[in-house]
Formats: sequence, C-alpha cells, structure tokens
Amino acid sequence: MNIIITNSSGLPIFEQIENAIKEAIFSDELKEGEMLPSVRSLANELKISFLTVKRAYDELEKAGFIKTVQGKGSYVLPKNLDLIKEEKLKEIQEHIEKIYEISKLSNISKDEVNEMFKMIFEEEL
Amino acid sequence: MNIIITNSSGLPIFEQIENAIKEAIFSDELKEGEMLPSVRSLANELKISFLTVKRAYDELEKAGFIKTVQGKGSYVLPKNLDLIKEEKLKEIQEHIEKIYEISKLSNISKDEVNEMFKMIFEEEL
DNA sequence: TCATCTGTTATATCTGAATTATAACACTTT
DNA sequence: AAAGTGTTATAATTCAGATATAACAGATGA
Repeated sequence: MNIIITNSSGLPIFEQIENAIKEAIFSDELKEGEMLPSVRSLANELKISFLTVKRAYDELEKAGFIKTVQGKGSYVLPKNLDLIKEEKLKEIQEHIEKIYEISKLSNISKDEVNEMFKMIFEEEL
Repeated sequence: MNIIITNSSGLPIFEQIENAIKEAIFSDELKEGEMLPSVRSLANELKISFLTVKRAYDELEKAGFIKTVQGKGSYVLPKNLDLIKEEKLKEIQEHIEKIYEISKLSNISKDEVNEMFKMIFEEEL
C-alpha cells in the first residue's frame, strides 16, 4: 500500500485513505480479488487508529469498491466500469461547480470560461 | 444586504457572508465607498453572533476588499478588477486542467464534459 | 457633555466532526 | 487453542466554528 497521509491536505485521514485506495483500484495497482491490508496492520503502518482505517474501509464498501468479511478481511470487488465512470463524472462535476462559483463571484462570463475550456481540450489534437 | 445563510452548504457561516459580500462587490450591488451594515446589525438580521460577522469582515479586509475603521464601520474599497480577475482566471484554468486529466484517463469524451458544463452554467437562467 | 451609535478584546462555553485509546466480543484459519 | 481477522461500545481528546457576555474604545450628533 502506497498511502501518504498529509495534515495539510484539508481532507480528513479516512478520506485520504479512501482516495488512495480508489486510485489504486482505478490504476489496476490493486486488482480484483486482491486483499487489502488488515485494518490493524494499515493502522500500525500509518501510525493511526484502526478505527480510522475501518471507517475508510466502511465507506469504500458502501460505495461498492471493496467487500469486507468478518474474520477474513477486505478484498477488491470486480471493477464496475459504470461505477467508476460515475465517480469520475462526479469529480468533474465538482470541478465545474467550483468554476461556476468562481466565475459568478468574479464576474467572469460563461463565454470566457468556454474559451479556456476549448483551448485546453483542443490541445490533444 | 441580501445574504442567505444555509446550514446545508457545507461552508461555515463566516465564509458564506464573505462570499455574498464579494459577489455584491463584483456585481456593483455594493459600490466603492459604500458602508457595509454594522457587525451588530447584520448579526441581528441574520440571527447570528456579531463575532461571526466580524470574522467575515476581518477576512474581507485582509483580502483587500473592504476597510474597517473603529467607531465608524466598514466600507467598500476601490475594486482592483484586473488583478483579481487574473487570479480567478488562473484558478479556473487549474480546474479545467484537472478536468482534462480526469476525462483523458477515464475515457470520458469532451462532449460529455461540455454537456455537464452547459447543464451547470445554464442553471442560472 | 452625554447618549448612542460604531468596532475591539477577552473569557468562557458549546457543538459537531474527526480521531484516538481501550476493552470486549465474534469469526476464520491453522 | 492460538493468532490472525473484523466488530462493537464507551469514553476521551482535539479542533474549528460559533456563541454569549462583558468591558473597553473611537465617532458622532443632539
């Protein structure tokens, strides 16, 4: 597990763990069926409480990324592409909403934003 | 003052006040030299503590939007639009770049992003 | 000058979220 | 049985945000 916890990120620890594991799943660093570290071992490794790790795992399970079995541990569920796309679309939506807030606050026109959008996305051609 | 405080916004009250006033300044609803409501009167109006309003005003002063004078009150400073806009455009650009990265990695088409963009920006009617 | 607006400061408290420590319990595997 | 898993309950801590209250200080107009 390649999880780095920052106090300056603004995100609570359990969310940082969540995100790191999601990233690992997206990038196939963690594959379907693979076991995650036990809550206690990861807690020891990160020098945090196992309850915090458990919270992260609970959220990941609720979101459909992993499955936890008492006495055994947690393992990665088959990637649900739709689910992943949902996640990514939600991330994008949050960015757009922030852009919307900024533009509204700063009197920046929709057209100006659209122009930047085109500029950056045209780059790939 | 047209400030609406929501408990569901996720933002602390003092930030909601900050944003509302920034928005009013950008939209010229509040003009240069104009007095803001006193900390106590706005606090009464919003049914919150004057300390919370003071915090919002303090942040606005630190950010260069208003000036507060003891015994008198707070008034709107001259807008430095170019500088502010430059900063805001840079913030927006960073968001768009993140969107670009996400969409590229997740195989989300430019059109899909564009659709979300329209959805969110059309909301304002 | 006095009353009454303004903002300022200090102290203490409350609340909720995040996090922790600890202990006891339950399931699985060897 | 032992040693690993996860689970649950309880209590405590920390921190940010927000509050209440009181006392202080500057501005202003009657």
